Amino acid sequence: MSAAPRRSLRHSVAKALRERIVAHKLGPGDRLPSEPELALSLGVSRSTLRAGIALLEEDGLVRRLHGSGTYVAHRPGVRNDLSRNFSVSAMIAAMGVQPGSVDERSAAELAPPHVAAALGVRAGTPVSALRRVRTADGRRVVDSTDWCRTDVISPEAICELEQGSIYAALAERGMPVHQGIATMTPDVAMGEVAQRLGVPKGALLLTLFQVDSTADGIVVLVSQEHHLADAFEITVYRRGPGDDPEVAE
Amino acid sequence: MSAAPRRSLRHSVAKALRERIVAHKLGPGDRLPSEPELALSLGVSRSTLRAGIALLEEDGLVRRLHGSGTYVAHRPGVRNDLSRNFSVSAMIAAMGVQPGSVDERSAAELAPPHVAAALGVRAGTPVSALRRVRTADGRRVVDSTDWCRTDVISPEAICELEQGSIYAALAERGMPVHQGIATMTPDVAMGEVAQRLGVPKGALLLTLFQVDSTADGIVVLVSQEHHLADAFEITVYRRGPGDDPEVAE
DNA sequence: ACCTCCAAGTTGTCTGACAACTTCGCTATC
DNA sequence: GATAGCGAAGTTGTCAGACAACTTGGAGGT
Repeated sequence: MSAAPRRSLRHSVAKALRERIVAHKLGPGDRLPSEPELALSLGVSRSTLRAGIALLEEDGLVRRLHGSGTYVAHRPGVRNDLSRNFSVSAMIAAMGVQPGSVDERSAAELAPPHVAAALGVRAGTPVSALRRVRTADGRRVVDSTDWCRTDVISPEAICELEQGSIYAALAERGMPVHQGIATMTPDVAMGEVAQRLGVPKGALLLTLFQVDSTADGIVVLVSQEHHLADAFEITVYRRGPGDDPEVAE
Repeated sequence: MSAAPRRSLRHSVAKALRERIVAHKLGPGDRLPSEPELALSLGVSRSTLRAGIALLEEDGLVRRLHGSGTYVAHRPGVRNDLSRNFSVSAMIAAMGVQPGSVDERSAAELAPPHVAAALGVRAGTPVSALRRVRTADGRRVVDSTDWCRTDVISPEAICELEQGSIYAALAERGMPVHQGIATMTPDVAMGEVAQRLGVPKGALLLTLFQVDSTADGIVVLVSQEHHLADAFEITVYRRGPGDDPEVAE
């Protein structure tokens, strides 16, 4: 518990518990020490500890049984959870291969209608755009384009982070991405996309259109990613039903 | 708060708060009453109320600011969140159209290899299968197949719920689905699938392969769904990065 | 007009206690 | 000897009150 409680104590507690579960090699079904014990051991009150455990429970990592104990949940090994992994690099890295990017092109361009609508600017407004082909161990797997308002990241700035993370750049500017909505549609490679990915026209793609916003609801990033169908699996961890009586139905 | 607290008090609190936010027409950015007020109003202690609010916060519905208040979060209208909506019917209903199903076929059939592996049985073992075409306002949009171990739901039983929900049937048998892993791949309609959906061969599909399990990690249901590409959007609500310091990176 | 400081209000955490529930061993009974 | 019932110990769930940490807005001085 030496780490600075950047966010809040209960988040530090949750993090510490995660590490402890790994360190103690606690597997699915194993019981955690009792709450008073854990609280004493972590140096926090029982209420704070419970708040921390609540985070893990909501995450699906542990299960609490009234009168019995808190147990590590049986969770399937999700390598690539779309609702957690945000960046393409992270998804590629999660598969154990080397992420990279080639054919970067950055510029100030006029926003297409659907991008302008998402960003909250008028169609045709200049925006900063970064297009690049992401690679996994050198193989071209994703053609991605990111759009951003020029007053958030200037076209010049977006040039310099061609290899870097846009999310990191946004966080540095005090506008960290808090949430995003991804829409998935099946697609086939046409013209330029096929050429950039180095696949024949008509190759199957999974296209992700994503709108990212800050905690204040300000849309700061819009991106479109064309994923090669056989490049890697995209999975989603779904909770419930039955978990929440109100949506069980 | 007259509803029976089936699960636990804090879940009832969370539910009551959700309804209250809707009833009072609280929009993004609006501040909720203070915790002591809410606790008094709901007839629970402040600690329980806080546990309930924690659920909503984890859900992304509200934001708590230390020293300031609790505010309704700026959340984009997610009509179809894949990580929340489980059943196809719920997804269709969420779009405001009438869900239905036709061409039901149920039988005991030999499990295909990948299904057998997921269910934890030997390849070729008989399993209960239910195949049906889901409709939205009468239009065929999804061709789904569900597989289940015969000792969980017998082939005879699966016949009788052709129009019903398999999730409800599992819950009735004391094996509620707690979580699932969905894998998405782009696809094209071939042979039988195209015929059942009433589309030409080669039509674009989004195929979901899903493995559902109980809280104990027992796999109870495997399903494959072929979604018509233009039928409805499949979206995922993604949280973070930056939300959780440990995975921010 | 601007800055400083303070007081009120809000969320975060702590402490202690009791209620509700599960588990397991003991005991009485058949 | 086997079994059903009981009860004590342990665990999580909830309650109550208090104080700490923080934000906000206004009063007061410059």
